Amino acid sequence: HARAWVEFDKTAQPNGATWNAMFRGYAQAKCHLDVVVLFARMHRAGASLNCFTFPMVVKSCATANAAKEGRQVHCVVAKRGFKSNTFVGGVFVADAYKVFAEMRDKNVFAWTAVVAAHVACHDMVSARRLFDLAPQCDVVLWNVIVSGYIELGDMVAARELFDRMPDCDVMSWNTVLSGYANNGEVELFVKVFEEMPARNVYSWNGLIGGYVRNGLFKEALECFKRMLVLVEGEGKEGSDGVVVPNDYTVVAVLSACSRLGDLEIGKWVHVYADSIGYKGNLFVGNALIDMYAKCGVIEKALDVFDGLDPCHAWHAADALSLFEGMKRAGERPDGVTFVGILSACTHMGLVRNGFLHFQSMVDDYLIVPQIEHYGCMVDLLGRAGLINQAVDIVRKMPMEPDVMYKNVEMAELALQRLIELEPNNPGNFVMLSNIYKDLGRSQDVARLKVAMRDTGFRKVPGCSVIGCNDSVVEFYSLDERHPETDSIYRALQGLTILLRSHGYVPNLVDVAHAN
DNA sequence: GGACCTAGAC
Repeated sequence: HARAWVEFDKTAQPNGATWNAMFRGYAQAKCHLDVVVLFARMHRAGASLNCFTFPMVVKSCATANAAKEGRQVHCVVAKRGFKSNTFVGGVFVADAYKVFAEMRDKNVFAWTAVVAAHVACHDMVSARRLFDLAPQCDVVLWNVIVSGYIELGDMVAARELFDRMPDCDVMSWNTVLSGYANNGEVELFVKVFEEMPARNVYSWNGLIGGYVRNGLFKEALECFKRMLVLVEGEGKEGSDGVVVPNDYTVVAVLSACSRLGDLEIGKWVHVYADSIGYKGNLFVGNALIDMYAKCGVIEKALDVFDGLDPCHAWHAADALSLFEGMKRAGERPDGVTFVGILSACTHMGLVRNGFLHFQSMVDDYLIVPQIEHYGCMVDLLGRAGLINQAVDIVRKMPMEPDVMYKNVEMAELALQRLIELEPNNPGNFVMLSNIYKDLGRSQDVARLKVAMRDTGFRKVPGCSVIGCNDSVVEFYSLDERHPETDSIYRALQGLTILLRSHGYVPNLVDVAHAN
């Protein structure tokens, strides 16, 4: 072990595999407490954790009876998004099951928790076995097992159990409703909605979202109107069971608008969303940006974008005023301080300020800029659209060119993390694949292609939508599917020539700003 | 007095 530590310490930047090898060594030697200690060190060092790390560490926590540490590891797992990973989750289920098995009085809560744990790692066989064994069973436990089958797409088993429920609540109905919606059973989810004895906002959102998911955008809008009529009628009738749309509803409706290219209703929904308090809501904002952008109204899309998430800028402003206070107090900033200051400038787009601070760092504080300072400056210029200046900085950097490969490694690491967090988002695969392609790593490109195919999801390419003669036309980049492609491109070319002749130059810097 | 269960945009 001493040898291992010596070798380990020589490794300047141990990667995930190196750490995992250390864990394996200690675990095989039954030094479980060392694993726990090493994990703490690894975590403090900010090392790259991966899904292979946690099963070993958790097992060691369990074997070493380190409950407190086990809980901390659990927190890290949850924070890093490894909770739903089959292997990591499996360890926790085994753990939870151990706790569960040792409990003297198992009540319905414990039974539900342990069934839910098996459902969470898609082990429906064990979940069902436990469910059948449970001495008491309330509506919540029923809902858990039903939603388990739904997540696996087994609507037959789900429906069979649902029909056997002694009493079911709104959540049970909603679960089945969205189950049919997600599995493409249009007639059935509509039928469930009509049959339900009571409805809440989840039910309505399930119906509207179900229509959108299955491409029935007009129906989604009709349903939204129906919902609004009920809300309006509430004042006069005072009827109960009336539900008010929420942000989820708005997002689904906007999504329908953008797919239909229906700018008019989209604008109306924008005003409505603002009026019920969703101005600045991130989900609603993104749906609005998407809708305006797909309908070709870039200015409005940018307006919405500018109204979103000002908190970065606020924190950045705080950072800069703190820095002034620090200087007034006679405290001496170091290289790390300036990393914070420069990235604050980046967040606020303060190019000039960033340069002044960079100069001041060198001239007033005699700090030699490190790679991270140059990185900040490149980021600052890049985000401001000043690509040439950014490249210039890179050229003049006194570092070895091989340092630049680190950025590719960073991007690779970040994307691998994103894929772990959002395995179903094909965009992450595409981005990583493009990086590999640029580097000529064709084997990795092929490997990703297979991995992406295995997820069953496909990247949806960006497109524009135009409502035309009561129908909708979608356009993709270089799209040639339309029967009148030739005349469309001729018209486009004519327009381009006309624009250029009037001195129009495409303003790509503004687009860069929007990112 | 409390615990176990319903969804999303890019």
